[in-house]
Amino acid sequence: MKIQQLHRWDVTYREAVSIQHGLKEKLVLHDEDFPEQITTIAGADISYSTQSDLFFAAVVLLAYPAMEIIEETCVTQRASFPYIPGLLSFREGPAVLEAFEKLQSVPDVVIFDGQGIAHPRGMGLASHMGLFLDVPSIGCAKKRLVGVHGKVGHVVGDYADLLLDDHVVGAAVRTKNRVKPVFISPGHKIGTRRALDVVLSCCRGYRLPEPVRQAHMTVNRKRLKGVSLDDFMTKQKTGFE
DNA sequence: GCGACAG
DNA sequence: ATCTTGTCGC
Repeated sequence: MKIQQLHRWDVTYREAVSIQHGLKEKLVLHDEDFPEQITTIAGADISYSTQSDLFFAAVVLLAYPAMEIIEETCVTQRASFPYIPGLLSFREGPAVLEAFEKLQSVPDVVIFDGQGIAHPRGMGLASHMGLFLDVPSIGCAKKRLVGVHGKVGHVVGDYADLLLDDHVVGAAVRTKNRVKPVFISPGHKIGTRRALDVVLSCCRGYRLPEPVRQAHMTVNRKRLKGVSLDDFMTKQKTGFE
């Protein structure tokens, strides 16, 4: 699929923060643009190499609600931005977008392994990517970045609103009985309630919803397979020859 | 100064 | 995120 808009990725901490403030104004946080019926859903994830600064990014497209894999893409890149809480998209964004460019079809909605608007500046990875891809997106993080929430019941489906400055920016959701909840927040072109329903309808007995779980398995599969070095070297050569 | 801090 | 051994529970 094609990327709608872009900005430079070789930025300083200061510039990155400024960019996030500007992008926040463009987010659509309601369901009006969300399709009545969705047929496909995608998940994206990253896997880092230990002995090098290379890492993998994969996108897996699944049929909805069957959760059967339709297509998957994977790319490898060299990390060019450090990991800084709140600026994750500047580290993983470039690779994630490259993986989406290789995807043939356009998913109805995408789930990312990170925050959506439950972010210091309302621009988490899921929101940033959803905006650039111009597609509905949802943030599904395994840990909290910002906000507060009450107790979460321990049955699948139970949840507690995630509050940031008296505003609901997402929810802590139980996706598997007795297992630590995940943090769901709207990315782009979707509201909290709908985001929550979509994620829960994608869970199949594991803590992570299928799209993200499959993407996670794909990147790890590729990394352990050691294809990293070969792929990267090939890409370097073709750039000169 | 101290604690918090997506992946 | 990644590394890493055993261990508790269904």
